[in-house]
Amino acid sequence: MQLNLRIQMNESLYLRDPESTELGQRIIQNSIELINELGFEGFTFKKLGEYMGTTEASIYRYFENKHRLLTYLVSWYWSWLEYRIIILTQNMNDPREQLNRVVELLSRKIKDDISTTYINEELLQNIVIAEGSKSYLTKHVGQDNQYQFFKPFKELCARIADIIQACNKQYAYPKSLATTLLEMCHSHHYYKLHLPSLTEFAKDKNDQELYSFMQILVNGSLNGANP
Amino acid sequence: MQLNLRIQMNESLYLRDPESTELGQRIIQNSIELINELGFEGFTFKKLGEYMGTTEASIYRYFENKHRLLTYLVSWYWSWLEYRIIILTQNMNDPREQLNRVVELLSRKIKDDISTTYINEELLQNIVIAEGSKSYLTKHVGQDNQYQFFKPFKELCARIADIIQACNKQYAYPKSLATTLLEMCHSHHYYKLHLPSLTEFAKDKNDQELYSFMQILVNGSLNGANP
DNA sequence: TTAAAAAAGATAGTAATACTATTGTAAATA
DNA sequence: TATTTACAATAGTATTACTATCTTTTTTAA
Repeated sequence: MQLNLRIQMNESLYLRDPESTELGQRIIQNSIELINELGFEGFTFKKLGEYMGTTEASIYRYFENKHRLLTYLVSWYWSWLEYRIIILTQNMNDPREQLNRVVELLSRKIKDDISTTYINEELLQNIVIAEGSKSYLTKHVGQDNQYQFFKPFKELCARIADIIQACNKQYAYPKSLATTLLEMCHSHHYYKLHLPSLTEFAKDKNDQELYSFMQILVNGSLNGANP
Repeated sequence: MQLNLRIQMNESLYLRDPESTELGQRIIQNSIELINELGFEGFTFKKLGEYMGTTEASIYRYFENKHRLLTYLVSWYWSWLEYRIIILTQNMNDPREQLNRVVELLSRKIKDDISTTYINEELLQNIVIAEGSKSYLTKHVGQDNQYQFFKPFKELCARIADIIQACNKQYAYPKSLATTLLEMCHSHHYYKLHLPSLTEFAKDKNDQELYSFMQILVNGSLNGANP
């Protein structure tokens, strides 16, 4: 069975919908590979054209520039994560259990690659870890925010914040805690790989320790607020 | 009285020591202003030359490229923060009180500008908040790490981790918690300004709420681990 | 089935970026 | 006084980040 999840993307992110054509889909697939190889700074549309056997000009018909493409990829990832959280928590009633499963999902690195044909979620997660923050750390963040480019991330945060709030009605900072959880899971994956002395997780193969750290962080906040 | 704090910098960060000449000091001062204005992507040595009335070539005699300059600035900031933490905690014996003061220092935005003539710490903090992660989110992070460019950040983390560990000998993740504290304080300052729906701190003028959030996060972790 | 439209390929061109190199000159130092 | 050092001035190059145009191929609609 070939499930094909289709995520509704913000139309301002692209000039031509990459999902609508074969070339568009190949741009997505190959850009994920090439950004992983070269890093976002080293990545150019010219190189991508050569890499996938098309021209720079053809890629520019789909995306205004490489930053928009990055924002597209990152934004797709957050939507996909929210979708995974929805199916993960749908048959659970206890918000504590929901939160626990969400923390686990976020702590462990993505390994599988199911729902989509041309997107490798594992590689895409690496991009979000190493390059994701560059999508909003710009001088045009206000403009991009007006275009609603960060809506998927905000919705994901809001969903997690709702679960947090359901666990403890008194807790005052559910959104901040959700953001912290999301961001720090990714950060620690990066440190683990590249700056291992910043964390305790250097040899943490299946991310059990990171999971435990995050659990304590989240539950400690929820309990500590209202002991 | 004009105190002049001199921070020992890693010599591989520059080609010629910017602290040793007037032009060098002006490069530091003006680059802090211009990166704030243009953002790191929009910033170039050519523009900096025009901005401060010198030539591109002269700036290249001090720094190999703009990324090295950014790393220099960020690295200076972490050293300066560690220095502030040292003087802040030197006459305190209770690690809980030390940690509390560190959390407060990190939660509140820098307002003053004392110890140095040509470095505006408030502006520099803005750069660290908005551009700091770009100093290590690159493909050459391994190389840069070998050059010890991230040593000031690691030392600061280690110092905070030591205080955390002193608060709770049983707690298993002092380094990860220190990293989290440092990173999230900066992140939340950015969200507050640019993506306010991601936090509860939009109208948090003197960062009292952020401070409270961080206190609960840290103390919750320390208590939750060993209730 | 054919006409037209849309998509993609091919090629060229431009301004800006990220440098390197060379030469001349003023100031500091030996 | 000679010489190093520091900086300014200028020029030049490869690459980046695009835009434009024209042709060919593919899709779709009458």
